[in-house]
Amino acid sequence: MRVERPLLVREAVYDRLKSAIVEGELAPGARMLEVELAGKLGVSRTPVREALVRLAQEGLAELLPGRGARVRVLSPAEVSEVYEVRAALEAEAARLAAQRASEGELEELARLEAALHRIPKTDLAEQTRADTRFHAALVAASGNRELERLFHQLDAKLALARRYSSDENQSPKTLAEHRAILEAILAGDPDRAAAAARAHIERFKALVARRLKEAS
Amino acid sequence: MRVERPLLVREAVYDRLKSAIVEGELAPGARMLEVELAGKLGVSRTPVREALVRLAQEGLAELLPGRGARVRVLSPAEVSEVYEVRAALEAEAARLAAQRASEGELEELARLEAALHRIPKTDLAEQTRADTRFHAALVAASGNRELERLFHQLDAKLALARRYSSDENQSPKTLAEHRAILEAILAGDPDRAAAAARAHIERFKALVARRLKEAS
DNA sequence: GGGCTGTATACTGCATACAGAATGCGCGTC
DNA sequence: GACGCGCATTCTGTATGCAGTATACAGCCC
Repeated sequence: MRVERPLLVREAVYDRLKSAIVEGELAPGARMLEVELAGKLGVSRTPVREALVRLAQEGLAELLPGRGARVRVLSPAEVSEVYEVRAALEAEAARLAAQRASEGELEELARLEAALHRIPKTDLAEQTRADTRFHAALVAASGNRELERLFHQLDAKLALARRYSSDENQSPKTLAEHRAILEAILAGDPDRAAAAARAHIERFKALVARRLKEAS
Repeated sequence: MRVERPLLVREAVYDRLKSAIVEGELAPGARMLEVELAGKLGVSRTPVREALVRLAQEGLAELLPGRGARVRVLSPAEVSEVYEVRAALEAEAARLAAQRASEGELEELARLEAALHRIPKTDLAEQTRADTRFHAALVAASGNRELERLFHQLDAKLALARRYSSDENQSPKTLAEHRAILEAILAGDPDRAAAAARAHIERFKALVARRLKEAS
């Protein structure tokens, strides 16, 4: 028999703020006033501060000493660096998945890949969600929790630049690359899986870098 | 003209606690009582709590809801996972360093590698410090700050298991591997540099895994 | 003696208080 | 009209207060 444990307020605040940042509800650069957030969420400043400290440690917020917190602003160079690390991590995840993924994980991955083809070309938000699910499943299939943790950290950070990539999630090239990654993993070919994953992310890196350059 | 800004208390507390954990002054599993730490450091509980939140987010501390904080205990499986990710990251760092490191960075790396050979076989602490400096310089030479950040995060975590690896930092094999990494980078050979770095870390992974197994 | 129960104590989680720094604005000066 | 200065206001950073839960221990029952 179990009773519902009241979640910690600081956890709830953290979750809420993190999703607000990742979903773009709070734009990069936006100030996050402690009293304001505390008021909106119906809590005191204490748990808000603790959530902000976590977000800063994670790289989603910036704490300017004496001058408050704001949503992290990533420079184009920083975005490229994050993509670069993500490429290496995801290549490793694909390599490990090709070596060790369980039957269930492989089925799930195949299912999610197939789902990518059935999303309306117009529904950008759903495309992003489906893409996220596929990549998350890929990394989970690596069986390495630390790798998974770092991946999600990078993924959240890249959400800060998502508007430069979201329309590419459904392109024929992207779909073909997803399939290539999946097939290499199903075939149990670690090197090919790693190369395919790396190439996929590197292409996004270049794409987003180009768009950020144009935007400036 | 610059004046000394008083550091934030929470930063000082964070630095102090982090080094206490990394240096082994606070052993894995040790309880960290807020009032006790606050008393020792001469501050209130507030900055201590904020430091603990950061350490937990970083994976160096565990916050048990309602039951306080303790120094993170890594299971043998977790240690292996961290090594596995570190191998991938450091391989990537070596690859990038071989491609892009500046003259100054290469000189520094060569200098630190040479220094590894001149440390008394008995001074384990200095061996560990010199090894840390070499690897840090390698990762810095990648030119990727995000990669560097994640590397240091993993390195701090592995400090929790350092006693299983520190005596290997000076072995002939280790020295030969360091030299192989350096030479590949100096030769501008990304693939060879990556492979050498990966092999080096993977060997430590296996070594530490074996010792953890024996210890249990 | 072992185990349960009640109570005292310790510690956390959140709220609030307070001091000091940063920001913005109006006024005066040139 | 532009600039600088000073004050009011806002907000952060740290300390402290308070309620509630976890832990430990003593006493009691069997």
